[in-house]
Amino acid sequence: MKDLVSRCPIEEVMQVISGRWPSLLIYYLKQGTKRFSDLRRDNPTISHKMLTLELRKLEDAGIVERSEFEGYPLRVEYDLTPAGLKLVPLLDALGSWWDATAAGRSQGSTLPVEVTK
Amino acid sequence: MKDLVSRCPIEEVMQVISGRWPSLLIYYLKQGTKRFSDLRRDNPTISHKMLTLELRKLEDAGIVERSEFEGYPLRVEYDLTPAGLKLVPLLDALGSWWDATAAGRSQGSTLPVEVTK
DNA sequence: TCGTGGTTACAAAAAGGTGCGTAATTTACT
DNA sequence: AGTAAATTACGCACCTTTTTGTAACCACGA
Repeated sequence: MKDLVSRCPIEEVMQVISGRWPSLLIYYLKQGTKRFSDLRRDNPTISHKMLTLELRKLEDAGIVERSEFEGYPLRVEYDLTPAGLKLVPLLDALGSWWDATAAGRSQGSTLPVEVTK
Repeated sequence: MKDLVSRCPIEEVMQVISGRWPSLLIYYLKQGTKRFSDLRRDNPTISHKMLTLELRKLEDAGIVERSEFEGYPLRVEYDLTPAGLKLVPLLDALGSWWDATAAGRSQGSTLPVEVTK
């Protein structure tokens, strides 16, 4: 994995929230504190490996906070940080944008736009 | 290549704007009309193949419009659609969010914040 | 021959899945 | 009482799948 640190903040956010899982995990975490096994139940198709990797990434990005409690069975809780909470409406805005532009996209095939000079 | 069409709009947008290139391409396209070769110059590290694939994806998503002009050396122009233009401020907001939360992130492991004697 | 905007086939790289091991304690069974 | 199994949140090794890069090819006309 290349830690290509770009000068562009948008590129950097994208490195974190890109992919299938981040938005889903944020979605479930905004419902409140979740444990590892909760998140696996919320999203049955993620593997435990992926879940740990993604959570670690979100943690490093300051979106998610991980709290480990002593004792056995080991208990770990995940929450959105204040920064993570502020991210939520931005993702929602993307979702709304997608819905709002659905009309232009709904009918699959390309319309014959022949722009001739 | 599973076209796992989800019920969640955020998941769907993410399938389109995720990855290294979409945000960059949108960034350059918001500067105005670009040709294929312009975009390759703007972003020298994208491969020929990736550029065509990503442009196609953005086109299918209704973010980018492709205009083909007949003639000599074939000329093709790319522009943001109105929907694509509306997406720009949302991406910018993500960038601002990233910058605003920069403080909470560890900036560089080289910083010896707490030295234990 | 070069440059344009593509496509295709093959190879390399990255991402992701599977299953095993780990901890200390409780419960379940013999 | 002794043993076994389950529990939680992972790490690690191995293997498969997906993505991306590389290079070659195509068409056309200057």
